[in-house]
Amino acid sequence: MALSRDQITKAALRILRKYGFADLSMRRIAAELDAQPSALYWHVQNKQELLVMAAVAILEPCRGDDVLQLTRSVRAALSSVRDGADVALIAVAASPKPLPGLSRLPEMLREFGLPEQDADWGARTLVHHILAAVAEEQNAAALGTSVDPHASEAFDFGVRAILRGIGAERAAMDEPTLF
Amino acid sequence: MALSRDQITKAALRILRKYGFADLSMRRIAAELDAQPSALYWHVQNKQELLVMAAVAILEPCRGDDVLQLTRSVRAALSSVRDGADVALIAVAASPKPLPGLSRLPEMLREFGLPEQDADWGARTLVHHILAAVAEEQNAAALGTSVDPHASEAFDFGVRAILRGIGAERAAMDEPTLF
DNA sequence: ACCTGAACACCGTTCAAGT
DNA sequence: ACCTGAACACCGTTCAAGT
Repeated sequence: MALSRDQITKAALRILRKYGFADLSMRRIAAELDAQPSALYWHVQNKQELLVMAAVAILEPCRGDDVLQLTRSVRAALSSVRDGADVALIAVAASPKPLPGLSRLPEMLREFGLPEQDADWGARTLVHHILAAVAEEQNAAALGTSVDPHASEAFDFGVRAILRGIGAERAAMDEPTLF
Repeated sequence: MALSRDQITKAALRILRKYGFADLSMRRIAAELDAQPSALYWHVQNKQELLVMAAVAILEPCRGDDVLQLTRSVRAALSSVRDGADVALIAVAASPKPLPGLSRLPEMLREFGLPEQDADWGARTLVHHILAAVAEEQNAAALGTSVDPHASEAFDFGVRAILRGIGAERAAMDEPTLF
């Protein structure tokens, strides 16, 4: 089968799911597709771009009618792929344009009535929380460390705390749309 | 000069400061110390352990009489070393025991009167914010992306929001010790 | 247009052997 | 006790050459 950006992305996700981030090399992806490593470079500029493509694919299906739902959806999407948070962490750092799912957060906060800067900074704080929380969970799982049985509650606790804290105290209480 | 864990840590920090995380290899550190790469493995189990040692050295001097001061101190310490946040991110994931500086956060929140679980989760949210915020700044700097001129305010905004949000609304207002 | 083959300049880690 | 030398099994990326 002919190579394509889509094929390459899917092969990367297969390797990620089965073997994790440490095994996600250009050479491994090429082998998965029965091609030479150098062949990938016709379709993709470098490994960073490939990681962004993988992150976009992971975050694509994220939905949510309110902030808490959306953050949970992002958490679930990242958790569904081994080392998904590590990939997303690199992608947000490398990508000039915002990633799907995450990009909706500042919009939601603005629609909710927050001043623009509060909405932007608040969204960034939320993204930091999501990525770091999932990264911590996944790394603990990878190391065989005991997984926190209350991880979901701890996650929601953080999201709610940030929402309350960004000047949405009233909001968090009175406005059901936010939760 | 004879090798030691301390010499190795310092050599690692020198490379980090001058050339960044991408150049921080065992072979590079060995070269910096005029030794063979294999020599390092008598003093250190593997690269992960070395990264934890580097993170500990970076975070060692962190101080602060209240939460905001401490978080600022951690931010400054991480910012002072190129890619410091990336190293810390890996170290917190890899290290079984808490890192200096960061470990004081849950204590402070408890002393302040928060229930134990709120203090722990709140501290974790704060740590996530700090590490991800600095990582984002440093990666933007490395990519030549325009550095946010309000990075410090955005950082404080996040810390304050989290503090308010973890049930310390009254605290954040009434209790000067927290800020 | 799309891919192979070969090369360049690297990695982390192990382990026998030296001193 | 502490380190060298050599090896193993890898990396990302480039680029002439093939089809």
